[in-house]
Amino acid sequence: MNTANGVKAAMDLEEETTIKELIGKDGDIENAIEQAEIGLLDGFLDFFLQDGAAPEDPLFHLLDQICTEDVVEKENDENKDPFGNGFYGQQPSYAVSFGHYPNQQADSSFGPIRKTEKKKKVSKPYEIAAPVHASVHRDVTAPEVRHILDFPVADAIDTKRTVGDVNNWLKLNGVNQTKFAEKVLEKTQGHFSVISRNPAPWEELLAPGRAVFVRMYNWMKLSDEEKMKILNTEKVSEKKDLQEKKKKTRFTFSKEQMEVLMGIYEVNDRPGKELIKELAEKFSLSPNQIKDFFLNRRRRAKKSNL
DNA sequence: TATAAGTCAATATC
DNA sequence: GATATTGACTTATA
Repeated sequence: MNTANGVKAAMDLEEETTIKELIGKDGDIENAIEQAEIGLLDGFLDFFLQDGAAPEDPLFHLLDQICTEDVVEKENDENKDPFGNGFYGQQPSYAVSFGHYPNQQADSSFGPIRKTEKKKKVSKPYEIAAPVHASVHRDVTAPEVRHILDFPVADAIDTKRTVGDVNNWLKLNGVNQTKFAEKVLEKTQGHFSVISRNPAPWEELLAPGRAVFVRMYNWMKLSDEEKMKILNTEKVSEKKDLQEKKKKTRFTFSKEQMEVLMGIYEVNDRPGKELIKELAEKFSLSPNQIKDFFLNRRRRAKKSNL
C-alpha cells in the first residue's frame, strides 16, 4: 500500500467510525444518510431564502426545478404574472417557504428609499391567492413566523391601504385587535389602535415604525390558513414577568389643569423652560409631566390633521 | 440637549 | 368585551 492509499484508508476508517458512532451499533445507515441530505438541502434553501440568488446563477435554476415540483401550477388569465416580475403566476423559487414574495425582495426595508428607484405599480396586491406550502402542515415556530413577517419589502408600503386591508380581514374573520396586535405585530392593542386609525405615511416613519407595517404587509400576503395558523400560535415565553410587574396607576390631569394647559397650548404649543417650570409648580407636578403634555399634544394634533 | 417618534399600558369610552 | 385615548417612558434624530 502506498502512502496515498494508506491515508485514504485511514480517512475512510475514520469516517466509518464516526458514522457508526453517530447512528449507534444497530442504527440505520440509510436513514442517517437521508437525514444528512435533508440537512444539506435545508442549508441550501436557507441560502436562497436568506441571502438570495440571482436568476443568472446556475444554482438558481436547479433550485427552481426542485421547488416547482411541489407547486401546483395553475395558470389562467387572471393569474398571469401577477407580480409583474416574469414568474407568470407562480412564486419564484426563493419563495418556497410560507410567504416570501418577489416584490418584497430588497436589501433592507429600513434604509432610505432610493430616489432613482422607479416605483413599481403594485395593483391589487392582496388579491393573489398565496399558495400554501409544506410548512403550513406543521407547527410554525416563533422564529419562523418572525422570519416570514419581517421579510424586507422592496417598495414603499401604502400604510393607509395596508392597515385598511388588515382591518377588513380582521372584521371579516372575527379576529379582534388584541389578538392580531399581540400575535402578529408583537405590539399592544392600544398601539395598534393608534396606528391603524391614523397611519403615518411610509416616508415619515422611522425604522421601528416601518417594521410594524412590513409585518402587516407580509401578513396580508399569506393565505387565510397561514394567517390563522400564526394567530393561533401559542406564545411560550413572557407573561410571567408581567404578573410580577407592579401595576402602576396612570395620572390624569384634572379638568382645571387641562383647561389651563389647553388654553396655553392654543396660543403657544411650545412653551419655554420658564413657563414649564411655572406650570409645574402651580400644579405641584414635575416639569417632565408638563413637557410631556405639550409633546404628546403636538404630536397627536399633527397626526389627526394628516 | 431638546424634540420627535415609537411604544407601553392604564383606563376611558363605545 | 373591544376599541380609543393618553400619560409616561425609551429611543432616534437634529
